[in-house]
Amino acid sequence: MYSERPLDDRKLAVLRAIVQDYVGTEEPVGSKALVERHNLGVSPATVRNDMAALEEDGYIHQPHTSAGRIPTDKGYRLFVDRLAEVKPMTAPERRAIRHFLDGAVDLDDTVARTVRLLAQLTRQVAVVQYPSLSRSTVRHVELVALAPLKVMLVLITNTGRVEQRMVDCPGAVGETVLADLRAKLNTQAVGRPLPEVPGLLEDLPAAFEPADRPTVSTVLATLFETLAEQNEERIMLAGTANLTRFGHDFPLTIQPVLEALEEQVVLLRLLGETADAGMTVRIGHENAYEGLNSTSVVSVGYGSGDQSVAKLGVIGPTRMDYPGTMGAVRAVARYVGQILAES
Amino acid sequence: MYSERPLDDRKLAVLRAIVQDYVGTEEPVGSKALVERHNLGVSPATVRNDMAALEEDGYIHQPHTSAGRIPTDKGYRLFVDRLAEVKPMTAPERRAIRHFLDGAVDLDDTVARTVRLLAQLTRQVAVVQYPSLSRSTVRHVELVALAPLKVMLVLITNTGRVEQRMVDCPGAVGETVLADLRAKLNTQAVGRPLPEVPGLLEDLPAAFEPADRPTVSTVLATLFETLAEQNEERIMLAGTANLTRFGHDFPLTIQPVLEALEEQVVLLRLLGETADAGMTVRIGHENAYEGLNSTSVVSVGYGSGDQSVAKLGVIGPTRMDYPGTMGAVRAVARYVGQILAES
DNA sequence: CCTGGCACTCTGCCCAGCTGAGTGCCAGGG
DNA sequence: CCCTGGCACTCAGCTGGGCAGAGTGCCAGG
Repeated sequence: MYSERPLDDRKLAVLRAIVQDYVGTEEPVGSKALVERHNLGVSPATVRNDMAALEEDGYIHQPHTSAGRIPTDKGYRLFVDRLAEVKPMTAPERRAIRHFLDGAVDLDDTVARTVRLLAQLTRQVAVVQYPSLSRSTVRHVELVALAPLKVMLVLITNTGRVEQRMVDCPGAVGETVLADLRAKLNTQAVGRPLPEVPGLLEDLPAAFEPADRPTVSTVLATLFETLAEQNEERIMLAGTANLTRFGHDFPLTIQPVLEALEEQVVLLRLLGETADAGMTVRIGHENAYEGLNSTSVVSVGYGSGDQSVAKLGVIGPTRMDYPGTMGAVRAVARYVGQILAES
Repeated sequence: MYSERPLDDRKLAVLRAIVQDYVGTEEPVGSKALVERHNLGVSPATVRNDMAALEEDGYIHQPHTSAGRIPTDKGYRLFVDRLAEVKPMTAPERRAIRHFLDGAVDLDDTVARTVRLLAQLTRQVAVVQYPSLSRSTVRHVELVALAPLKVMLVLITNTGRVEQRMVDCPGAVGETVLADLRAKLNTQAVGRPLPEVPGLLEDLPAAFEPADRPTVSTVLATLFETLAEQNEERIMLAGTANLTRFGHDFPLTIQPVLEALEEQVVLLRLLGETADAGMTVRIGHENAYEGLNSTSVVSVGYGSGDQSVAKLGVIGPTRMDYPGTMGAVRAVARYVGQILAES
């Protein structure tokens, strides 16, 4: 067993060719087919030697003795890191994306369109996380008296997200008190990032008559609760029908994936592992969740302006078109960001 | 070819036994196995004769000459209509349902819990429609000035649904005008069914100063739009992982189903075909949508109080446990209704 | 260091034969 | 008149052998 040696250029070219062919045909690729389809300038025998070396280093693997080679997770990793360029979308594609997303009427619609678009472009399962509350800022807080002891609290963020909660007040609330509270809340909180808000408002009850303080505190408590509810993180999914093109050993592969997709928690954790900047590609066993061990996840943050407020990505078989997928993911993320910034 | 004759009791019993066994084993059922498992009190030969008659009438069918029988859609139909009783949930099950749904914090959560519960109970794909706007009544309308020319309109329904829209006003809006409009809107619309609201409010602009009328009209227009947006009908889905237990000829069956599930429109139409009262069971080809031709849909309306505001149901293979599924669907619908009525 | 040649190893496929489940029909009996 | 036991028949699915083809590893020569 040799130790890891540096791979010369031709070996890398061979690996690249193997990945490309295998992704295209879904069948183990042999030395002869390789030299025919890619003009490597050498004979099959030479390629075979290179393949043997690649196999020894764990980049490719042979299902059975007399079969062609298949890239391993490690092979894909090398491919993604060093052999592939993100394939940019063409101008017409970009226009189409832009146009499609521009038609959205509200946040729900934007997210829905994004996820469907991504699924269509990549022909894989797409996942989009709603802009999270924690990175957003307050656009407006509204209080509405619905009944003598019931107040509705509405929180609107700069990303267009709206959260509402019912508050059961301990005592009657006058309209003037409510108006006062509303005004104070807004002057102090608007424009601030959500996590900072509790700190800014904690002394607020002191500004009210002692009789009104319990009510004010209750409202504030509910507001803080809403702000803190990270678990309110929501996710939208599309393209599950694309799972049917996963492979031949179908039911076995697909079952755990479907189960993973049902679990918002799993998906959130998955996206959570995305690096804050740049695109993240997790290949096969690099995924922490076991059910996704034969899939790859390409994800990226998106946001209004320069900082990312949420993540999106696609889930597909490890045998996927990485350059194309990465291109699509990047492009979509960019345009959603723009849309959010505008609205 | 005989014309349709009335089936005697034993033939019906045979059909029932065939359905039950086939649903359990997923394999064509033969005469011998039948008499062994159900004490029909006759010999296999007799059962064979009955089977031949049932086959001639199209209730069952033989995959190949030397195989057992499988119910046809028509057979399932007869089974559901005349041979099966809805199997009620047991008391502990009902308590569990109740308890699980009681934990919900808002409408989103209620729907999410409902759909997951239904998927778990039936081990099939569950679909729940959000309480539709058209059958709801107005609980509150709120107007919030966000910027000089920007007003946010919030509509809250009795089912807890909240819709919000941005309104770009043609001219500046004073806070007093806004308050006036808010008050008028609420006194006239609260408690009314959504579809009636436009009629009630159409003369409203006349009650304002001419200068403010364009603004009032714009706000009203947006409100009416929101009310009319039937297509804002939303649907939640769970249990897609259960598709893997669909059958052996797997990929073929599952692909069109997954596609159907992706299309909200298809699902909405599906639920739309549910009768207003009572449970609807659509078996195989009874489904208008072609992709669902080998599935059955069990659906029912649910609502707060006595009238139904939305539908829910499950989608599974025609070979499903109808009594159990129907029991679960009915029970869940009932409890969601209760929860909605209370909140 | 590359190449052509060669022997080898498998998988996948086809074909034939067998087994077993299940049927339809018929003649006899209650 | 209906049920029953018996019997011959059919056919899907499994098994095993044999064959073809793809692909490999290795080696000797350029």
